[in-house]
Amino acid sequence: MEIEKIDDNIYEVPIGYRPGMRVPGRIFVSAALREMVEPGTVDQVANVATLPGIVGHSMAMPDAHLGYGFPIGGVAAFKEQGGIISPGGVGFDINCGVRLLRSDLQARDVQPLINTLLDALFQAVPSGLGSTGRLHATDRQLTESFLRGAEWAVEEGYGVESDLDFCEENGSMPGADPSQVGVKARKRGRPQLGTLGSGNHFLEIQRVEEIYNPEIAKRFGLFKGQITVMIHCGSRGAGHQICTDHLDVLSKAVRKYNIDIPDKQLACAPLGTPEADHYFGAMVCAANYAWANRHIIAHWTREVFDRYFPGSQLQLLYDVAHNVAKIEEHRVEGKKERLYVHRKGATRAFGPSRTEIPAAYEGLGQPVLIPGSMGTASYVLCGQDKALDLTFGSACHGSGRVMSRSQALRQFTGKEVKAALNRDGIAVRSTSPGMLAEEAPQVYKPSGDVVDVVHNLGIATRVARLVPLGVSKG
DNA sequence: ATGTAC
Repeated sequence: MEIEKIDDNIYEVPIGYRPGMRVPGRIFVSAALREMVEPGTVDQVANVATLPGIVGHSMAMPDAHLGYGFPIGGVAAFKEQGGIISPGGVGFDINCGVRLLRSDLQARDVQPLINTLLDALFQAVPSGLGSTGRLHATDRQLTESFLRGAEWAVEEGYGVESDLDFCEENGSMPGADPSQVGVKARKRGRPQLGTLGSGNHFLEIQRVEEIYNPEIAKRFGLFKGQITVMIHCGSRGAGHQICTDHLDVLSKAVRKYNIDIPDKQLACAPLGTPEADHYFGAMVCAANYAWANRHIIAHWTREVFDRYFPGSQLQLLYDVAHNVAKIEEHRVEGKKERLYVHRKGATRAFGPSRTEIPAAYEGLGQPVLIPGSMGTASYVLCGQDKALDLTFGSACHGSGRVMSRSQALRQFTGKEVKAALNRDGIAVRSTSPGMLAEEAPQVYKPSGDVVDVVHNLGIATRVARLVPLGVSKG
């Protein structure tokens, strides 16, 4: 059975596409991007549609690609009564997310110092595979980060109280249960608090290249030629281990509660069971850890900027989570209901009618931060109420890979990737040349095309485009 | 994404 175009940028996976689908699937792509969605990703959208208690549609954002069980770029919401929770719908890097700091500096004043600045940031913020921090958190501090996330980080002197207003969930999600975090996850997570990690995670110095919506840009504090800093990272080994450990528990729960799943990777538990509660409690720990992590990294970034540009300001514009399950109220068939919304490689994009958006952005909607791949533009958008009707208030999270890591390694070398970026005027620091090859700009879809879909659907409005000047990676 | 293997 074929998927069907039902509107511009909307394709439907009909209920008959595979047995057991409870709702149709929806893939939000342009005709051009449709060609880039592999058949396996469509199958995953259909698989998710078979899970108990799913409401609306099993959805894939324009940057969707194959993931563990659920597609990356997947959004699925489940009823509190009769629904499930699944680690595959959240991802291994729990609360991987993006934070944007806006400065009061002009690019022309920063450009001459870019290499010095980047060296200092590379040193101040530990990065790389298995990197450990400057922080040396104690066991007790680790628990506090699980329980209170960025709120705890502020108490420890990282960032300021007002930063919390500009984080999703104020940087601290309720419901953490540290007793459900195993010894191994704690052991991996403790030394990694305050580290960037590897892969597509980065810290980037950017310039505001274009303003699309002057009114919203002004309210977000953005202007052309401005320096911004974007931080993309998550919960490191802690979140990964929590996901691994609970997948094991939930695979057994699938048998225990007799859930019929078309793919073992969709391991899940019915909401209200101990297994579901335990995963949720542990997932919140990792989510809070990630907010603390980004808070600490932002603090060190501010220290470096203060060293080279004394008195300069780096204000937090916003911090979004793009790998998390959340309890949210949504209108389902005209009635308000509490749902477990899974966003995996998908960003929340709440519009002005939601109370969750920061008071400073009242009447606008939340900032939606879409990082580009290394060397390509990132975007700031503003969530719209239409997203509530179409996607439970969700948008894409990035550009999405078009080539595997191994394929990239066969095709590029780190040295040539770095040289090409330098030719484009982008400075790069990295702990591993191989990683630069795996993250070459060519292995990702063009982020602008993905953003166009979201903008044209009315899910989120384009506000500004940011281009990289210098990037620090694992 | 990730101590890329229990």
